[in-house]
Amino acid sequence: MEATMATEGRRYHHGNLREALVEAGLVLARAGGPDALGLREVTRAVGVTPNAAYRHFTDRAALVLAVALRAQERLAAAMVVRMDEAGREPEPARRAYLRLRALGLAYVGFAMAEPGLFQAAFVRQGESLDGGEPNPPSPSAAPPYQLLVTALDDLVAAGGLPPQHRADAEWACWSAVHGLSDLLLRGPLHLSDAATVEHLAGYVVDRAIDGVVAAGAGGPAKPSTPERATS
Amino acid sequence: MEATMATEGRRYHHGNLREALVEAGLVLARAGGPDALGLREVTRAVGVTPNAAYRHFTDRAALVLAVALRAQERLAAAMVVRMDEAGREPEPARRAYLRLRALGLAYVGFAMAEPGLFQAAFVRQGESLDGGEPNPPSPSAAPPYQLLVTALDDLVAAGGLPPQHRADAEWACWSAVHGLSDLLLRGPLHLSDAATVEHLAGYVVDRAIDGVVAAGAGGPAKPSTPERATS
DNA sequence: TGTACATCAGTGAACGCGCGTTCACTGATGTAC
DNA sequence: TGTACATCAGTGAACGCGCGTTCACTGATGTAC
Repeated sequence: MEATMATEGRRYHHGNLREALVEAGLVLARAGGPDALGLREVTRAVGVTPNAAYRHFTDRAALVLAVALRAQERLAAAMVVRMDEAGREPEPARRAYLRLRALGLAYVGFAMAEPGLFQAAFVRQGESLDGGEPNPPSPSAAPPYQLLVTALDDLVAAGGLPPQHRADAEWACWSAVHGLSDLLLRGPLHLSDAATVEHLAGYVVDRAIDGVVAAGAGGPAKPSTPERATS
Repeated sequence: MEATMATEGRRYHHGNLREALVEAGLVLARAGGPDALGLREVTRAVGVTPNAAYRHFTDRAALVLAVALRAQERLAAAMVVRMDEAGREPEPARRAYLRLRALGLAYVGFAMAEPGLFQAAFVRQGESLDGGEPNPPSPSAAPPYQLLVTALDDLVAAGGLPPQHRADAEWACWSAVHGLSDLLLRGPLHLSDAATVEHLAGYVVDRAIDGVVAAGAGGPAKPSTPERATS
């Protein structure tokens, strides 16, 4: 092949249509969230026939999933940038703490700065209440999750989190920042101004970290018998 | 009027079509989430012409909103039941603590037991990325929110939460349980078995309460300059 | 008590739309000999 | 180096569908006199 996907583009053979569709999907998702990822709309954006997409994706859901994975990578990239900015501290425990904190703030910050991508990244791994095919990627292989796990492990290694408090800490942390993001985007906080968002993000992240670090320390003694979690 | 909406039903005049539409909407949302709330589908369920709905709702969005509010009431009712179950403890601080804990567990429990209603309750107050009309009800008048605020106030009054830690505590708590619910329903935890769900719900709720009660106590000292929350 | 009439709450048919997907096809690519 | 041919990656037209909404209407209600 000679310069198939080269400078001018737009031949009969596109060169790398799959990549172009995912890229166009990101642009559309950025503006309109996952619902904007119509198969016709994405192919239209690339300037190609709707069914050309079927050479590269089995159906619309596969396209949406590919865009979701790419959006997750963008989220992870934003998290890495913020963590590195925050990691100048020499003292290891404090450094690990600041990196974890930056990770949380980056999560919420990404949700606010890129609501469409954030929501597209979160289209459920295997649809929802309707059909329910298996589910494509391994449950927790997502890059953002890996960063969180590593940040918590680092905090333990640096002495900032007791090892016996490490188990499941990622779910407490992820729940807090994810929940706040959703409350800010689709929930009762969706009218908040920038200052409030900033304040709440810092507050919620700090409380989440406090919660796992000081596990069991605060408040009255726990009940001896566990409560039920489902009705 | 004589027995307009009485036993036999199905006359020309329905009697209370608005109520019937909302009720049918709840049934549909329960099975299929907010996307199942098509205007045609809801009217079909009631056995009425699609545009009959326009006598009671300005458009589909208004119907969906009405169903959302009703779903919120159901969530609140489930929370009240659980709180009262948990409130047998005589000692006030511990009692208030157990009630708050039960509230959180009830939130997650409702999300798991009624995923369709839970998601319908959460259709954003004013749509999302597209148009964006004002937003109908006051931001935080939702019954579940009021219960949470009251539970935290009670915990302060009972001496279980220092007053200086009260501010914004509802957002830390709500973020935690809401985030966990979303991770369980649409996120990486959506394959979890019942035992895991139960364990995580208890763990996350406890860490959230610990976080607000022991605010600032755990981990390295906070940075003196606040971090930015948006990119 | 009985009738006229305004008001209300539904019907029935149609509008325009965009969607995901399938079919039979053709233009371009690149490899074998 | 040149040609035949299998394979690949697109086209173009059409499918059936269900949606939200609008129009002009009619059947039922209940009130005024």
